[in-house]
Amino acid sequence: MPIDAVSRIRRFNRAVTAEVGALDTSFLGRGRPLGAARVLNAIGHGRGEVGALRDYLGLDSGLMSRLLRGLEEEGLVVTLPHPGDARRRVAALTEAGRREFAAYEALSNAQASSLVERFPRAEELLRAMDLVATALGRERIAVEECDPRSEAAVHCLTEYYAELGRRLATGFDVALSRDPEAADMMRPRGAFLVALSDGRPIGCVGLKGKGGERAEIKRLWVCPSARGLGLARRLMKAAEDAARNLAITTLRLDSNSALTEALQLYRRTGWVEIDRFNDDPYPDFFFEKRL
Amino acid sequence: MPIDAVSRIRRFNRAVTAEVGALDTSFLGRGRPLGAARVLNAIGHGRGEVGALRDYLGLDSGLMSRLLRGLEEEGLVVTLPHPGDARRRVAALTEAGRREFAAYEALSNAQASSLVERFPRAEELLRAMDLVATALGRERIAVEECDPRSEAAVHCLTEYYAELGRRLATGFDVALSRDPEAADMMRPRGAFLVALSDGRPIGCVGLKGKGGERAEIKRLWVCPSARGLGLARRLMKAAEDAARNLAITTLRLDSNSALTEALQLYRRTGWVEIDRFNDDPYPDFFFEKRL
DNA sequence: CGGATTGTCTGACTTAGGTCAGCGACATGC
DNA sequence: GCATGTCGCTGACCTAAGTCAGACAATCCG
Repeated sequence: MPIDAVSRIRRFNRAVTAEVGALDTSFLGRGRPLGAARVLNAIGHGRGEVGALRDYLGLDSGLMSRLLRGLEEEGLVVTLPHPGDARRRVAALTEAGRREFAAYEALSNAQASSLVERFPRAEELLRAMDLVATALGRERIAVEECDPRSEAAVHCLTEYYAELGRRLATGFDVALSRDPEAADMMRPRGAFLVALSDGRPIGCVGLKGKGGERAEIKRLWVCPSARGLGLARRLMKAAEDAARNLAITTLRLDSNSALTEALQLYRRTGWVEIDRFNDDPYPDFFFEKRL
Repeated sequence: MPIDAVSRIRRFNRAVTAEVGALDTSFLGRGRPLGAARVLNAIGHGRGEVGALRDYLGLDSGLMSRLLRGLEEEGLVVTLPHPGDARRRVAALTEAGRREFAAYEALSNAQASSLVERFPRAEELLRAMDLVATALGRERIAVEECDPRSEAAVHCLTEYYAELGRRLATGFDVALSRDPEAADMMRPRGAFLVALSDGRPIGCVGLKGKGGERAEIKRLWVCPSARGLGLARRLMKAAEDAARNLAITTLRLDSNSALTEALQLYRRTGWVEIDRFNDDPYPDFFFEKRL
């Protein structure tokens, strides 16, 4: 490791520590200790169960309990017994709690906005931040099954189509491609998987089934800032696992010779080239894999 | 501000908070509270005077004193009276303190290395981190008045002349240009301003006066890595403020048509083109601004 | 010289954050 | 139905961090 790289990273650390510190102190601006503010925000972001809260925030159960009690006394939170297990408790925001949460969200958003607004090369900066966040959050990328019509999935698909348009010599027209029914990419026929880094969708893949033993892999996409991290491979593996889980034995996919990284990945992970199996105008490579 | 940009920044914040947290706890790995570790590191980085330490770390004088006492008891630090002013004290590392400081440095470096090593696209990541650090550190760029013969000023001027040499079709020969006397760019006749990022000079501008109501702007330069951040504009504004402060009412400057960004800046900030007012061989554009 | 100011230190106090043992209510497996 | 484990809560306790008033010595300025 060249010493120069170390000094660059340490400069980054210093810059970022100052910025994060500023965010923390802005949270303190609402007259509540940071711990309580973090709990309030976690609940606002949908983490209701006390156990889940503890894990997420890395707090001791006693401390967690006290913080919740404090928020309850402020009238921001109520805790109710868990419907299925009366030992557990679930915290929820009251009306006042929702207002307070919204105020914190507004603070966060304003801080984020001001950062970009006061920097002239905003898009460049955002791309750099994406890359750094992905690199730092690499161990925390989650692959999850979701509805292909969900917001996260639609985001990925939009990016995917846009990229095809740029990369295929012929351009790409969504209307001309066989757009699978959402139901074909959901249980029980198939599945749709997104990769989430801290909740932000950064990749996807679809498993399109018809109910039989054969299914197709569709819409494999990884966002540019997350490439080179083995995420495509991980998504493909997750899709294969989902296929096995659905008792599917043969997978197929079509692709285009312009997508060289994808073709390389398929060849390296046990896919074999086969004859054309559809008359879609865009693909010119066809693969199969037996599970 | 599109909501998407906000979510990207907030994702970055979360990723970086986790990483910074990991850095903090690694500092705790040496059995010393974070505050004491920070003081030790600041001293190791050459900040000896107690007052300077307090400012840098943002600590109360009582707390600072106690932390120093603790480090003294551990045998890592000695504090001596300041040679010129016996009220002040200067802290220095003992041999054991230097060893401990080296251990902290090694931890920081290892953490930085591991980040890059576990990410396949290292150079790209480093560039992204540089950009983010520059963007975040923008507010911490200080514009200060200094002697035009000081080290920082000379560094900037050397870079400035080198760049003129590259950009002017005719080349540039320092000897042929009217090199103003240092005294013309110092109080009470004028001023010389440098921009410092983390103590490193990254830009400059000179205000050259003769004692009357008219002065000239000279030597506006911004280092390439800091361009696009509005630093030139900020330097010019600081120079104008200094001029007003010196009761100067009319500013002039000469420039060259090869320096397009500079010409654009002048036109946008209230400068008007005037006739040639000197016979210097390099400039071919002349501007004036009334304050 | 004498009063004001500066720089540091000390003691008393507060708050935030965190740990730990044990309790009571509930759940689970045999 | 009982032993065992799980979940959250409580009280007692601890450390780190920070605040504040005042003490004390050195310095500065008129």
